[in-house]
Amino acid sequence: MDKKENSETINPLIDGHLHYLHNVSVDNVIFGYHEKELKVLLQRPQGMAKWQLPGGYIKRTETIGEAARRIAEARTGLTELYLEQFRSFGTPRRTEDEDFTPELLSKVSGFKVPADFWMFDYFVSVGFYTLTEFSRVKPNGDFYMEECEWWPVSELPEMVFDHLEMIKEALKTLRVHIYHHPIGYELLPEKFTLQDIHALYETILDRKLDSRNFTKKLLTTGIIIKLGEQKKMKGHRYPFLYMFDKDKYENALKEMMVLVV
Amino acid sequence: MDKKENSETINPLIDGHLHYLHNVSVDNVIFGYHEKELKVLLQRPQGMAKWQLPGGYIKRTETIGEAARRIAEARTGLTELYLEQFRSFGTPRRTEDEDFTPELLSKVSGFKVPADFWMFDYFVSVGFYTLTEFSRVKPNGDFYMEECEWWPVSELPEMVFDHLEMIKEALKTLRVHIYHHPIGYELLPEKFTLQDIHALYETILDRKLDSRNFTKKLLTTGIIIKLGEQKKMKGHRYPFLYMFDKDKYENALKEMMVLVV
DNA sequence: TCAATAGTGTCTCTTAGACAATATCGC
DNA sequence: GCGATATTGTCTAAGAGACACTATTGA
Repeated sequence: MDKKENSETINPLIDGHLHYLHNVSVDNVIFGYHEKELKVLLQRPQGMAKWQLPGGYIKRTETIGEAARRIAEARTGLTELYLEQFRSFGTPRRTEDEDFTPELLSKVSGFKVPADFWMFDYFVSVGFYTLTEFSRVKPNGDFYMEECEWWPVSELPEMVFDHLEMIKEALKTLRVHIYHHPIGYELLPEKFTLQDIHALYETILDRKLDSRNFTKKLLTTGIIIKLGEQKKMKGHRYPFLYMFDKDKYENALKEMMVLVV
Repeated sequence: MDKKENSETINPLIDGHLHYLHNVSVDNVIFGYHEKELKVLLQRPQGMAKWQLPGGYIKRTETIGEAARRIAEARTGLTELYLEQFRSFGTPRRTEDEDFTPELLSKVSGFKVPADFWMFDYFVSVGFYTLTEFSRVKPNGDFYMEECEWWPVSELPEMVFDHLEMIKEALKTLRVHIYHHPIGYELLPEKFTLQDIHALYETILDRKLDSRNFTKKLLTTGIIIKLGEQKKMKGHRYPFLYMFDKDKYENALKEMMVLVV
């Protein structure tokens, strides 16, 4: 446990209102990719039927980005996540939900939670998204979380509040993003095959990409470099390994280059 | 005064804490364009030397978008503004400023403002931007505003808090935006000349665009349509008038078309 | 006819996008 | 040799981008 974990001595139900900002929170859409599957990390609190995004409150001493990171790290165990803010959500009754009531909270926590408890107030939520290899992640719940799991983006469970809309919005942002940023850089191993990166893009964009044109584009822009090595596999020809060219990729960002067609 | 103006019976210094959300606010970057000039609408509160963005608090009964619109309408008098959220800003000490203190607020307002007044708390601000014809706008201040004026984006005055960063960020978003949205639609008169739209794009992007290629692109994509009419002007050939093709333009949005090169 | 601005056409070069045959591996 | 997957080249059409001359108007 590092120093950040001191924060966990705050019990939101007892002294949360003193340490956290009111009326504003963060929610993370944590995308996980692994072998042609795109998933989202969701949690289900004790006593609730619906799932939710890993989100939380902002401490008075931290930035919104730090809050998002703290929460994302707690759920994934990963410290190198690249979080990107995508939008804020603010509608007066957005957090009213039959699955989020004083009665339920009281029952689960053992504390007497009043109806006008600060948590039931109007909260504006700042949305962040990130993308990681989901095989590296062991989803961590906490005391209040009954489950914490990866869900395929194509088969999401029923969600509380406006969290489904948030996921859709984050996915839209990710898909626009992928045209201008070498997403794979954060996601693929240092050395990867053409099939790896090809499958990644096809999965995220949810459409077929011609492998000849895709390869051609990545190579002529110089974003990736072919290495001498090949990956040993069984039963067929060995694929070559590639890596990103960091300089070219920084440049691509600046010039608003379109990376995939 | 329409019904919305009832809200103005809230005096932020007296009962603001009851009607507004705490720890979260909105700020608007209102861009104004007119004859090759791009400006931003700024205000300077009484007793302060620095300028600020027209921003404010969010009522418990409105969405963040409605709050942004209410504030933008109050300053511009325009009701048809298209506001776009671009980013939220949240850093613990972002609103600490020598120009924003209890003493100063007390002096200006005549109320005794305590040091721990809610307004001095950590506020996360949701940033919106919009773009309008600035000749249509008569900047309106209010009781607390000593000045409310248009400033050229290239010569901004000293600004309070992180508002300069917000403007830069909004401008960056606008410039990316202009590649994928027919910005002029919100901004130019229904019928306009090629020079009008050409100058608009050059001004916003702050660079020269070859008029032949620019015209060609707009016409071959079909985004704009040439009308039979010409605009009567003195001393030289009459320019033709054009208008946007709404269908083509909706399509351009969907297909992520690049509108200007 | 002059001053001022409007309006256009051509050429080159790059690249998007469609398309399928050949090469290597283990067995 | 077979099954499986990897790798790669060509063609066409569209468009980006460079470039400068002619047309209209009022005075």
